[in-house]
Amino acid sequence: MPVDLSGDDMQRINDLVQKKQRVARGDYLYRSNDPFHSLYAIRTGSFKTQVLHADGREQVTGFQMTGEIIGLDAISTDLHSCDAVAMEDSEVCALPFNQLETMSRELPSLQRHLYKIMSREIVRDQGIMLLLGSMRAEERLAAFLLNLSQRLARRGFSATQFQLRMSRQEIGSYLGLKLETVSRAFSHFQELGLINVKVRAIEIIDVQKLQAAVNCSS
Amino acid sequence: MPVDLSGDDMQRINDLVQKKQRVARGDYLYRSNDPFHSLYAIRTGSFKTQVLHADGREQVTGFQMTGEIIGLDAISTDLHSCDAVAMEDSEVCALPFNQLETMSRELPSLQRHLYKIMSREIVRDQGIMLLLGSMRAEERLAAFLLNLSQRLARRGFSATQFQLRMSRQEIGSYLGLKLETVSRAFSHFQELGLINVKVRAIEIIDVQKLQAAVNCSS
DNA sequence: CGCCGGATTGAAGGTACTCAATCCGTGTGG
DNA sequence: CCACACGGATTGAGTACCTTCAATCCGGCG
Repeated sequence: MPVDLSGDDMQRINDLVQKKQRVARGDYLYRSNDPFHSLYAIRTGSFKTQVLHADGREQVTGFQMTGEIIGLDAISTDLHSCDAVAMEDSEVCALPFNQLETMSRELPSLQRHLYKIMSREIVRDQGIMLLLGSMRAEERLAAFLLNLSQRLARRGFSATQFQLRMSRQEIGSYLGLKLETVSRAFSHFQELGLINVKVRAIEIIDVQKLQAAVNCSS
Repeated sequence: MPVDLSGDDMQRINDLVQKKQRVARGDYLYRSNDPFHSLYAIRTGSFKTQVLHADGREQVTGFQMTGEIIGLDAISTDLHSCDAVAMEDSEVCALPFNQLETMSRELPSLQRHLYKIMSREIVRDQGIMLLLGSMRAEERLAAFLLNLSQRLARRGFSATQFQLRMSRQEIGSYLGLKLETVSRAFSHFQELGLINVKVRAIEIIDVQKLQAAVNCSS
């Protein structure tokens, strides 16, 4: 997952920040092939990133929330390789990358932080590959819900009650499933008493069993 | 894909290299949870990287060949997050990461190179997510073969004739398919006259149609 | 109130999986 | 040198899971 900033580094990055930037729900922060200038720290709100295939198919590659950094994919070619779309009205800080590069030579902790953030993104992606490559539908959804829960908890929100910012369609795209399959999996988990679902309002009732469902969706 | 080294940076990294290290076919270069010291540049041979799930399922996350760098995932936690296994007798150079970090403060080009390598790995992973999340079996295999072909060509090998280093099982794991499905897809491509397959010896006959198969496996 | 988009639910169909038999190439032992 | 055993690959038949197509529901908004 694009990674939380904290402590000293965050302070220093704050100094670097030029302007806070608003992005309305549905707007693109950047698009695939846009020229690369900055990474973005999400201050409030949330985004999805997606890649588009030649024939129009799209794949959501991640959901990002407050405190996470997006845009790392663009460093390699100086072009963004995916779209970033705000899932709600959001605020970001642009972090001009060439300034980050310069600063990171003088601030070893910043340099290390950047390496770690990028590495964590790689590890996150490995996890998604595992999910997409070897889990069944309900296992994927369970893993998704638990991941969301953990990230919200780390931010001080409830780990058991939250509002989904994304549609069934978007969840499906992220999990490699069709929206109907996602919907059915939600309904099934509710039948089993693992969660309460009221459209986008989720309550996790039995974390244990949900974790068990990741390993073997029975 | 872990990215090719070239030019100046490779020179400088060469100076840093302590020792060439041999890894026999089937041996682990590192395992998940091993402590992290070094990145590895593959000098000869090829590797697969895989993550293991609690319940024993495994997912191949990549096939790496000469000139590519592996181990980037370990930076985030100082523990390797996957296994790296030699697919043939291979040689690697260990690149102690703390030395890389230090050097990269003095050599902006090295620093930039490291950022780019990591970013390219992130982009590569996005591509695999797209593949796993939204392609059918034969589309995945076609994409796999074309990717392999390109990478071999860039290294000066034939783009149309090559030996697979990995089993059907491993290809299947990488592509999120069962080995039988991989085998059937190979056979079907041969029937269609797109490729010649003799077990692990591959000849690509019609690149165009193979590319078309990525978009719409007919 | 009635429309609209997103979500749910049902039924039918298809793709990939599972299980199983066979093939084939390589390496080993008689 | 040939026979056989072994592992990986191929092929077939039946099945399961997810998708597709379609109808319905539900909440928000004009």
